[in-house]
Amino acid sequence: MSDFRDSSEPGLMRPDMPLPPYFAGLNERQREAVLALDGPVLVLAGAGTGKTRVLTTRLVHLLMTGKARPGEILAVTFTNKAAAEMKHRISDMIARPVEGWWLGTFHALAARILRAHAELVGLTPNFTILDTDDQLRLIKQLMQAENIDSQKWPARVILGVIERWKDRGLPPDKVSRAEQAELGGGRLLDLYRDYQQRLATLNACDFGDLLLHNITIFTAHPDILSRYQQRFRYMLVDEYQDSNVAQYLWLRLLAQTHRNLCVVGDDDQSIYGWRGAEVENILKFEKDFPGAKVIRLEQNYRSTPHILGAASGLIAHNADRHGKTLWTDKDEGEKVVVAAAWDGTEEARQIGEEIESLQRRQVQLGDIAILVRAGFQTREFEERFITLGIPYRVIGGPRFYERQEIRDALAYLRIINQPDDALAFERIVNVPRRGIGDSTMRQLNDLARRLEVSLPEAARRIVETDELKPAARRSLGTLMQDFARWRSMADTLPQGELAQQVLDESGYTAMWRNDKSIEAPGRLENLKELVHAMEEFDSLGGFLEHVALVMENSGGEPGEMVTIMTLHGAKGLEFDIVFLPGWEEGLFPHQRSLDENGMKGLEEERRLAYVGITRARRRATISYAANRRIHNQWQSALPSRFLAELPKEHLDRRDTNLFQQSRMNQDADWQSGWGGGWSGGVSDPSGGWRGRNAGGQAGYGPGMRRRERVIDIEPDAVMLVKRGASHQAGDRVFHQKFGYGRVVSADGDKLEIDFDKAGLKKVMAGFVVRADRAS
DNA sequence: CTCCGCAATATTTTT
DNA sequence: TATTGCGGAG
Repeated sequence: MSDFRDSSEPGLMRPDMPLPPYFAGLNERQREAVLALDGPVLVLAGAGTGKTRVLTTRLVHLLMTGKARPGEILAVTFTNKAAAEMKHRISDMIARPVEGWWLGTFHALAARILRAHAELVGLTPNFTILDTDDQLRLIKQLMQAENIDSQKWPARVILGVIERWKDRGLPPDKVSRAEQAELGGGRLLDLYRDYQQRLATLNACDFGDLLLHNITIFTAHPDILSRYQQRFRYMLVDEYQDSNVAQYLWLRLLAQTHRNLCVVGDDDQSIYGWRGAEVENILKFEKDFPGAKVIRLEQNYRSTPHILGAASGLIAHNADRHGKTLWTDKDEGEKVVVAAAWDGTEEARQIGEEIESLQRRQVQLGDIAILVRAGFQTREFEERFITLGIPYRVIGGPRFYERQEIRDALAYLRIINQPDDALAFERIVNVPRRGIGDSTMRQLNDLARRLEVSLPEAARRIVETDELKPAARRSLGTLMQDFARWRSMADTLPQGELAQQVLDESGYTAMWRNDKSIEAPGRLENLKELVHAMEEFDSLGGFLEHVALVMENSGGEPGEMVTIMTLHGAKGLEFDIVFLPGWEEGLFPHQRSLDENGMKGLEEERRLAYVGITRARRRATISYAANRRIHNQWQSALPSRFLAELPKEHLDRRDTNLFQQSRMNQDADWQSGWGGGWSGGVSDPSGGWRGRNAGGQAGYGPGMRRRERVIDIEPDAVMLVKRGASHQAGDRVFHQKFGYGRVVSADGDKLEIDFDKAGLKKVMAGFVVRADRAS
């Protein structure tokens, strides 16, 4: 069997031979997915079905059977993390480093190809890859030049539209006039054209261009395309549901010759439509690649039947899907808990208490996650956890290389690497303050345009003249000399030392050292880390490419803390215990998603909910709050429609007291206000909770457009719920943690209960049910 | 050129 | 509530 390690001898695998050892532990479907090497293959891999294992085994199998050498396999992922993980697993399996592979993200692979043929699209091989800051700055400049109101059309929005075009593989001349609509006063297309023009003169491109330029080159130069087509005998794509049209076109071009394209993904987990991903890619794969073999991985190794049942029932409400039936041989487990709270603060309190109780039951904090829809939700949990002393970590926020100080430092390095990098120059020419402001820059820009040279080149020339005021001239002159000097050291000095010297001599380090804000020390720390990271690279160019495309968040070890993050961030992860707070209309599904994308938006939100539930191995707790403060405005909230879509046999509803109260308060007046949406009737506990918002405005319906949804709570609305607190002194109640007890006093939702076993406790009404209904 | 104060605005995020 | 961007004053 050890012979399978030898990839240099093709034909080792024969049909009659037993499967090599790396097949051990794979189920029937997984084996099938590994064995189907030739021709187009679509692997529909549901959540937790061992996708990565299949992927890596498949790659190893290709090698071991001698069907392809490492350099002949193209393996594409979406994130660097996924690429690293795959490399790691493969090298473990083949017991040697993963070298010479074409394994990486779409962008990294496309960049590699583009560097080899840059001149064909008017770039040089050392072109710069812009970050978002650069892009925005550029757009703003162009808008100013075109006199487009940047108040009415924020540069972010403009850039967004351009990026979506690029995601669809559309260069400016392929965008129809009609598509730009009124955007940017109807001049957006011109702006796009200008933008591309500017990028070319800057010898730069953005992320979208990496793919777009590839496609341009492939289309215009069949000989080059053919070379890559020949080379990549086998292609593999992970998370195919996240691919956009440009990526699809790129793949299709490359796969044309051998047609050995295997895509792996889950249409139910497509949650990035808003940044250009097309679920359609995975939905129409069989049409695009006739004869494609479709393999479904449906055995789930992660979650309990109740969790899977709840998730499956929910996602069944989506129309366009391949459809899968996830199953598991695990024991039933706990039902998915649904809880309610009066407001977001109480929700955080409840979850905090629950976590403390789990902690007492020896659950590791690292096995617990709170998955939120939007970033602002993390705050309430953080505050609560700080007071409770629960260790936590928030995943997300700005990444290392997106931090201001890192971008500044990189800008210095970029100019050294590429003397004409105008965007980098602009970024730091006056950072730290050098007395080079708007008027000086205007002069520089004028000169650059007149002489048709780059901005830095204009700077180099203007300091030789008397055009600038003496102060500015001296200051700029020194800077330009410094650049030249640093550049001359670049070849001899190790990267790290060079960076350190640049930062010190430019006054950048000093700038932060003199800054007395609380972030300053952290920023200096980050700069140190950057310098340190550079030491591993042998060329400045190599390092900059790494930063632009591959650099990972230097996230610390998980450790023993609760993880708080967005649902998007949680894709691909799993936890024993998952809390899913904020399941309220408007927040989840997010109103904006509904407003902007209607039914499609709703379905994507539903997939997001599906992703959330399926992250849980043992327990999932969904909760909602009746009121939430968003941007300092109180909004009354209705429970998310998704709650009503969860099959009740998989639920443990502990929000019934709220339901009850709404029933107590129902009357014809506010029932009439808002119909459709709920499947169940008001009196059906599984149908969800009906309520009304205080203004008496309509709720929602599938086709609802934006209406009044920010409604100030009025006193009677408060009363509506308070009055409804269904527990009063004397009630017999049951509590999941404390067991049976009798209510001593009730103050709204806060109950004091004398438990038979646990004694006197203060608990939230949302956590207890009437004892007579408990069993 | 820099600084200060007012005003608008606020999902999701990878490369 | 917190941040950020822009315009005016010094």
